[in-house]
Amino acid sequence: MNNQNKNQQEEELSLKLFIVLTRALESIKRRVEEDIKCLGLNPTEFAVLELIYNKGDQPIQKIGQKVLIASSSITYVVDKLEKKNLLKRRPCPKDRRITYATITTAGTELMNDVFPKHKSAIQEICAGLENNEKKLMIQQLKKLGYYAQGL
Amino acid sequence: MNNQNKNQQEEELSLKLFIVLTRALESIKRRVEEDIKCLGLNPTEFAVLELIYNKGDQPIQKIGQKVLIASSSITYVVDKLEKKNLLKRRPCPKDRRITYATITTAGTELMNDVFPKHKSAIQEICAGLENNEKKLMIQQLKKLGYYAQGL
DNA sequence: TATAATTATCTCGAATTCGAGATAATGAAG
DNA sequence: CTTCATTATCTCGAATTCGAGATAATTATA
Repeated sequence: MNNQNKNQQEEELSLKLFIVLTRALESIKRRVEEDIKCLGLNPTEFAVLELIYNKGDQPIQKIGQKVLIASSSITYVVDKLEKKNLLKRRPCPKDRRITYATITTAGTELMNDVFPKHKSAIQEICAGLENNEKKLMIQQLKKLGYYAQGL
Repeated sequence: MNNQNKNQQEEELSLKLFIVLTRALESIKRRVEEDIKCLGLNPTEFAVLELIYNKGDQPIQKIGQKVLIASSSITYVVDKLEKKNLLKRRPCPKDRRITYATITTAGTELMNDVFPKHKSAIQEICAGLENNEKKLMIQQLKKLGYYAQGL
């Protein structure tokens, strides 16, 4: 096989990887979404609430960094969660530019009930692989992701 | 280690897999999007055009199945590509419910120019892994994805 | 101190996607 | 042939996300 053909095959392989990656995550996401939907939350709202539940109060700006959405979107999501009484805004006394998002009692109670179930749902959704296969995939995905990120 | 702790660890592993998978694909998608943006196309438009370019004319309904978007979204995307003169609608003579999306000369010329570059861009983006690592990951992702899909 | 640059949040309009339902054509069953 | 179910496309309104830019507070610099 000459170099050109070899290169073409490699390109096909990468393209296939990209497609399979996209499809696999789509399937998983769909299941996770189903798991969350009954709470009246979408994945973004859940992610924000989970962040505050697990990591404590967060400046609104930090939320966007960790959940990877734009600042204008964060405002929107926090608004929604605030309307649902699951979190509230609390101004920072030391820096008046900053607003913290703080989980409410209702939010904590909801997550106490729901988060364990959520984890076990993801466990079931990902049961197509053995534990050691998952560990390897995590490692490889990190390699792949960090490389792409660093470009 | 007792059974409960073991189970907790497994759940953490699945959760981590889900997060790493999401992040890796985000990084890759961002790069791919950059590659396409200069054409004035978003990823969905590109996917639809690519489908018709590589697989020939498609009933509009089939496009939605393959690119995984809702029928109402397909109408919107095809409208946009038609306005850009990259494809056009052609009624099916045998079944008057069906409309084919057909690539135009301009669309073909664009893809002739761009598609090879696109593949090589993805090759570069995915260069964090060796070929045999990619092959393994494809295989494992399929296992994971099919399982989740079948739930 | 005054000025400039940076940071955090928000507003607004646009783009994209979806779901529900409308319309029209086809196929199946009696 | 009529009626009913199915299929393909489209319309419409709502939800979500983004980017550009506004506002206000803070920090750095001359």
